[in-house]
Amino acid sequence: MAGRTAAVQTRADSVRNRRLLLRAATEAFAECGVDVSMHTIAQRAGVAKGTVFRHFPTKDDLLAAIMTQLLDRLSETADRLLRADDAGRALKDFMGHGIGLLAADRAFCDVIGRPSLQHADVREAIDRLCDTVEDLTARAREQGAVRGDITGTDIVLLLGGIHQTAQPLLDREPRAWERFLEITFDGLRARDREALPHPPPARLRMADPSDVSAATKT
Amino acid sequence: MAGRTAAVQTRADSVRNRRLLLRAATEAFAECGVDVSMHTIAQRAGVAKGTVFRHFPTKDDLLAAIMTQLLDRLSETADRLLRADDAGRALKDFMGHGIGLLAADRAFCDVIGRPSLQHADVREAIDRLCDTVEDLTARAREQGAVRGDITGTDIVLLLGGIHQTAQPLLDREPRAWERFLEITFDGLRARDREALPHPPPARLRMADPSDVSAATKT
DNA sequence: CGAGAAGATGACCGAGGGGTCACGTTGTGC
DNA sequence: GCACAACGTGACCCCTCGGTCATCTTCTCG
Repeated sequence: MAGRTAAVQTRADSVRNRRLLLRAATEAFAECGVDVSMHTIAQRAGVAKGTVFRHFPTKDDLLAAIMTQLLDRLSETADRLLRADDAGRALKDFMGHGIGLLAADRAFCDVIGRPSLQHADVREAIDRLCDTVEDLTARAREQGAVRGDITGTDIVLLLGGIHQTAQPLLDREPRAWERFLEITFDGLRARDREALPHPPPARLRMADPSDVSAATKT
Repeated sequence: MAGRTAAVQTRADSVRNRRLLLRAATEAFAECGVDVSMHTIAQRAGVAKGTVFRHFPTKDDLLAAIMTQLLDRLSETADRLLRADDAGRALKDFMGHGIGLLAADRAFCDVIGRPSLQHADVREAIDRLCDTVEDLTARAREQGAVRGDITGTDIVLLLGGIHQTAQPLLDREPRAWERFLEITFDGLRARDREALPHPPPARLRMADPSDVSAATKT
């Protein structure tokens, strides 16, 4: 990427346009969801449609670039919260943060809602997120903040669920999700109750098995 | 509608086609969600596209006809459960039933997910549902099965949320929602905890105020 | 400043969507 | 069985979308 002797160095206007494009797409996806058109994104970035496709071969690639970034930032938050003393509090804070992101980004909702047919990059980002959240949950479990049979996958899934619960109220009560997080987190607390009906899946393995090269990073 | 002396009585093949159409549309919407095309629905019913539009002027009308029916059947279930002795059990059963319907019908998920821009008939059906669920919840509250600040609107909203939570697992674990219903219902139980962060809206008043003639039925 | 390559552009394409309508078909009452 | 109105039909219209590409513009390096 750096200045190799001579020859191919990415042009200045190209990187500028790429930045404009990413910003515009981030906003457009957040406001309108995944169904926003490439034309609209191009307009908002102030470039022509062809330019969008020069930087991102398909719409899916563009969406994946933005969603991956969003998911990774959420992973970082989870990572930071691993160092908190009160693991229960940390877990709840993480959930609040995640739900807040969902409430602010329609495309994010769309993406986590539909598990199948997803860009490999996004699946990997979700995997990374699950890894960290698993640790976060394990700590809360060990501290007795949540019941023993709650896993990180439960938590990640609940993010989308709690947001969905509050979504119809989002216009008039932007913070209504706090109510449902409170309710749900209360249900997660450790108590001497019988085991939950269904065990959670070991991992949130999304989509097809044709993707053999999944564990390159981790 | 009945045989008026002479003149206009609906033709036999017309009512037959209408029935075929409704059945096909119900299945198609359930399998594919609201984005299934009118062409596909026509094919599945074994009629031409024009016939669909003869019976239902717009796609929205067709969708509303089916969703209304589904919502009203759910209302009936709630109504029946009003007569159960254990109101807490009844409320939980109702939730299980509702979530099961969501799990089996993608269009249903799509419709309850997006509150705005919805057919007036659907909004009214949701209103009717909310009414009954409010009663169901009130009984559970009075019997001490759920905390005092839980409303019927909470319950209706949670239906979509719990289903959404389990949706990514739906392919491999069709009954995974039972796990999350258990967790959530546990959070609803009466306990001496502080009040919930956000009060629920008095009603699930969906969409615009331009719809003045909302309370014609009820 | 000039040459050349990398980038930007927008007209264009094919697919697929909802909705329409002139015409052919069929059920119904007399 | 006749006539007519209601119904069924599918080609057609217009629109939007993701994606392409020949052409023009602009940055960069010498």
